[in-house]
Amino acid sequence: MSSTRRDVTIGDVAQHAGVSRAQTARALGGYGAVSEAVLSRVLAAAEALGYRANSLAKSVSTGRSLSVGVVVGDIENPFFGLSVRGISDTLRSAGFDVVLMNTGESHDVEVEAVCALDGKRVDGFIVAPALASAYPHLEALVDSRRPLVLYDREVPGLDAPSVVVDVEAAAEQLTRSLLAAGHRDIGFVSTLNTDDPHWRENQQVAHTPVGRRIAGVLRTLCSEGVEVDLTNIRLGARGAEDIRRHVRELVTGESPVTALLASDAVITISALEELRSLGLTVPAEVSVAVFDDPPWAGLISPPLTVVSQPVLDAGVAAAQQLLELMGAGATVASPNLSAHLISRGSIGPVRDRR
Amino acid sequence: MSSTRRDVTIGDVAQHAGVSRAQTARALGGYGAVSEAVLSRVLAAAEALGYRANSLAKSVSTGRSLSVGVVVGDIENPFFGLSVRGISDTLRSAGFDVVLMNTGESHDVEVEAVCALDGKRVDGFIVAPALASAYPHLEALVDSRRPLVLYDREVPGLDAPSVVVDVEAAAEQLTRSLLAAGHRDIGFVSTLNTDDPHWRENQQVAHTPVGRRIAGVLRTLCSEGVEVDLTNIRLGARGAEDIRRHVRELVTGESPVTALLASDAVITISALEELRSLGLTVPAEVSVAVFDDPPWAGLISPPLTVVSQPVLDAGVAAAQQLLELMGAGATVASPNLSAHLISRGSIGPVRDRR
DNA sequence: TTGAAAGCGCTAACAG
DNA sequence: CTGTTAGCGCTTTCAA
Repeated sequence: MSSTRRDVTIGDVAQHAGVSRAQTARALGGYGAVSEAVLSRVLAAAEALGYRANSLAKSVSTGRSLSVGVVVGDIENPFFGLSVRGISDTLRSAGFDVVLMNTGESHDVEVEAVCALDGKRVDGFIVAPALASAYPHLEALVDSRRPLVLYDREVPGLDAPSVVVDVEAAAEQLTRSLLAAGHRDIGFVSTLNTDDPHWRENQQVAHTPVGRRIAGVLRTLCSEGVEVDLTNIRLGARGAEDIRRHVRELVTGESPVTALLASDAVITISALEELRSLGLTVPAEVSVAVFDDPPWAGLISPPLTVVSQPVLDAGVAAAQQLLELMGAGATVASPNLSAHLISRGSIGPVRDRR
Repeated sequence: MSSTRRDVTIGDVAQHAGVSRAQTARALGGYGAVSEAVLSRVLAAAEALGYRANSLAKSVSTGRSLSVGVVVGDIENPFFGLSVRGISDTLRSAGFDVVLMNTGESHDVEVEAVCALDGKRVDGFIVAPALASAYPHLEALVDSRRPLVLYDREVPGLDAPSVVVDVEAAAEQLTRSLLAAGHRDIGFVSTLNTDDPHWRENQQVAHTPVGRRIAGVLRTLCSEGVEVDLTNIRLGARGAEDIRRHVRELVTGESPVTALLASDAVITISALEELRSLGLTVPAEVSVAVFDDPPWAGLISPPLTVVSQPVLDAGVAAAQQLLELMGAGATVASPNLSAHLISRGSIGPVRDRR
């Protein structure tokens, strides 16, 4: 219908309503003092012309965008899916939009993403960093006083709050139940990104969620005097095929493990597939446990013993932390986010299978 | 360090470099013609002052934001998680950012989301609408010539391309295998939102993905002369408890169904839980099939027979369609997105269980 | 309550 | 290659 390409602007509405631009802006924006008469005239004019507010221009002018940037590693992982829902719902009801960026766990993409969000002048950031040791892009945010909350990972040396689930107690409990079942050779598989150039220079596993899971296990083993074979800890698995290879090596090597710990639900799937194709039954021949509680964990046979994390709560907590940092939410006591063990049926007594 | 709150602007950099603002903008923006000397001076100045480009201002000026809005119903559903990855990766490599909004399948939130994105002047939209019959917000986009691609749902009467997986052939195949196993009483459970006020006024099930799934099944049953009890088709299940209730009613009613079709993976979980707590075994007492192939489908026992959809490809296709609409990508033939049946083990012969 | 005018940070003619 | 001068659409003093 309309032949011109240009947007309908506040000026157009003002003209149509026979009021000044300033007054029109006040009416449309719901601020300042506007008389009933003018208000209705402006609203009618806006409606008639099909006016659509331009929040970019508004942000340029006010310096606030009312949106926050969220950077996650892997949006197809249900862990992040659920986290994002918690974050997103919480921020939306506080009046903020969420700009989500997915990095595929690539550090370079993450740097780009943070930069793009910064360019968009988001009012705050929630980032789940791929690497704990390479953070100049995050430091830049902190230095320029942009609100930043770290999610699911800590970055030592960076002055920003981080929301992580406390998993050590549950990990200890899990380990004790493995020990009680007679397990001494325990394998661990994760997809922690160790290929990245930064990793080689500065190995900081301790502050990753994976690291905390391992720590909980190792500490318990150690305190019980069980010697740990470090080759049974596989950190850098890349993709389904690689996970399966690691699992195969762990359960069929010289001194095979009798129990397998998977770092998350995605890994578990490949691991169970590999065990099945090797003809090994769970838990008769190999015990299995996971550091996540996917909804299907109880449906497989045997039902999976898991360390369950309050994922949605963690997302909500991160959003609340950020709101507080942005001065847009009540001060919230950081909630007690701790995981707990759910024993189902995938851990059984050790049985020699040779 | 810096005492002022104001951002470093192109003007500041220009002054520091001793060049005009226009020239500085060209150097920083990588457009126009700039001499080596000026370029390096400007870059150095920008670095020294900690200049960070403001893409909002740029967008206001140019009228393009280089970002697209994506609206999905339920980001924690792995179906959308995977879709979003396909969309996101494809758009990113074409130079566009993705602004993701999650609606929780609420129509009102969807309207708000589209509006917010429109305010941000995104260059295009990918929307998975909650309702097919209430679309003034989408029509407004089309009318003002904003590129829009519908995802996973069609909206009859709306002039916008939509990317949907063709599921009918696979549904027919599935139905035939049920018939071959002797099933005549088949139940169907979905979470299609029928509570929405708009739904009651104008029931448009045919163009939802759920509708197409049912259609494929019903058509086949019909052509084989099997009579269909419409009370066995449960559309509006809300939440896990409600799904379980529907399942219970279907399998324990007067004339119980012998086969259960779940509309997606999330529903399947609740359905299987309910069957288990009823003590019914699959497929001996009830056969089960799903219109999705979650990664754990092969791990449960019995392994699930599914209609598998090319989810990632669908996401990629939607992004490509949008790029084409925005004039930012090669013309792409709309790919053949069709689902296929994977027979595992959850369909068995009918056996009277009374 | 209203309006004029100056700004927000950046781009885009148009001369030189 | 470079600078000047207008914009982009909206907000925000400051007087009236």
